[in-house]
Amino acid sequence: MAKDIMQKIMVSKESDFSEWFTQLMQKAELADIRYNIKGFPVYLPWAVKSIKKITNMWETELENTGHEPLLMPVLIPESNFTREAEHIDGFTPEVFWVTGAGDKTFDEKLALRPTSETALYDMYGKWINSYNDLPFKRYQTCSVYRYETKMTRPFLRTRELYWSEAHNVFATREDSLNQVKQDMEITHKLLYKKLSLPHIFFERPQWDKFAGAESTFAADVLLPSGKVLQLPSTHLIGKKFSEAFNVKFKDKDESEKLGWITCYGPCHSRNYGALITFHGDDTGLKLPWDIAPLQIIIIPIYFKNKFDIVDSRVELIKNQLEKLNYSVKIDDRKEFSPGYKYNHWELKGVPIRIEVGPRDVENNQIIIFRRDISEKNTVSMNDLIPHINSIKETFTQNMISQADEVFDKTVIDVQNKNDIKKNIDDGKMIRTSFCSIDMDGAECAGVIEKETKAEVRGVWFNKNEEVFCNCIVCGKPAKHVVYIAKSH
RNA sequence: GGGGCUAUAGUGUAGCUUGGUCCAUCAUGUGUGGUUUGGGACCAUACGACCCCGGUUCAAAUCCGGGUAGCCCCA
Repeated sequence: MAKDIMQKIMVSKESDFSEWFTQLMQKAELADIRYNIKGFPVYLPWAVKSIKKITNMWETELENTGHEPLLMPVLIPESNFTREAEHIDGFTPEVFWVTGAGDKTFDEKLALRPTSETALYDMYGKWINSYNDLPFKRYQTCSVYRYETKMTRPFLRTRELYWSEAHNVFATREDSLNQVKQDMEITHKLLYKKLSLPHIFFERPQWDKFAGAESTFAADVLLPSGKVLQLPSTHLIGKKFSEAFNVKFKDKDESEKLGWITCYGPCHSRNYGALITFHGDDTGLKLPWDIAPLQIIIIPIYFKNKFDIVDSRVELIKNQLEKLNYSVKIDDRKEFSPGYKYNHWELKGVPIRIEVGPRDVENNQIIIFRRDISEKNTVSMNDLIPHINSIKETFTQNMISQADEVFDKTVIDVQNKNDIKKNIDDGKMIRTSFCSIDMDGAECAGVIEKETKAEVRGVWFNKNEEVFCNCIVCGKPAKHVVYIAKSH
């Protein structure tokens, strides 16, 4: 039996999540945290390949829904940044500033963008003149920089974020609200159907919205740690920025009006982090079919003097699968034993492994292992293609079902304030009735936060859930059903 | 924002309490040669480290101060 192997994850995810995550980073070769600036990890090829796939999915969806790509400069003059008062209040504590070049100090310091509203909308003001220009939909994929003060962790909380941000202008509030809904549809289609991440789209309470927005809607995923992680968010920006940046258009009736703005920011590196955190296990990564850098790994089992028959068989299999556009690789390294390779590729989260040895060649069969349920089967060569096809069809759906099961178990209805802390400490997300998510509810939310360290995440958008008790904190009649959880 | 802990080859570690025995232990890794291969193979041999700056001392991996980075806890 295996002795302690350095390449293996040596703790269980359940008992020590933090250490598990750290070891996964290193052993699956996802990120190297040794770069010597706090909060700036190096992302390694295996992770980057998946992040690129994720990025492509989002870019494709954005372009299919009428967004055009552009690239904005990374620097924003301080004078742009300060034009919208709420925005600067919200972001200033975490802005990196460029104050000079060489030995020259700039007259006006430049912000390393923490998000691009104040760069884009300055240009939008110049570009948009007429209702004929609307809707105006643009996006860019780039890095943004935020000086996080909490503990940083690769993918999940870093000071550099790799994301796409879409910024749109509409003639009416209704149009902009429809855009927010479309952003949610895109999120569901990709986050749930492709990344296998169940989530809830919340309308955030007023005290927790994006700085300068009218309303914020954000997808929360409940991670196995019992804490939620905010994934893509979309904002009904309203007209404040239009006013600050002069984003006006002449309407049909010849009057000048302010544009209604929305923005949407899926963070690809963070989505990847949520994915590996949610689905990884003590063996390593588990990657959905469309995210895996490699879908099928073939391991030839060599025996003395029997290299040739095994080699020609695995080549044949590879060619057949590649014709069907599967991404396939043969691990024919001679210096490692089969067992080593099994563990290696399971750690990397490759969905399917095919094993072929001399015995299999003789019997015209292969061994197929699937990572989603860790099951190994012997399959006749004649059934190879149909068998692989059927795994492909069910693989991601299987991961979704596994995730749904976890998710359903973690949401619990609570009516009594005393039950909040116990359930939060137990890693649950709480569903309850609450007085208000406008500013007048902030006090009750503060009480919850103080007593349990959990936050009121918001109201399930568009679900119109019926309240089932008075406000759990103040006992006044409740206006909303809200969800409460600790956050990452 | 406040507090605590840690830093030794690519990785994980021993040594630190009580400075000298340390041109630094063990494993893994990497290179070379050979034997192997159905769930982390084996033999031989080579390579590779005391986080940075300063201080105390005859002498510092070890003690002290500062920096940087990582981890943990609390707000």
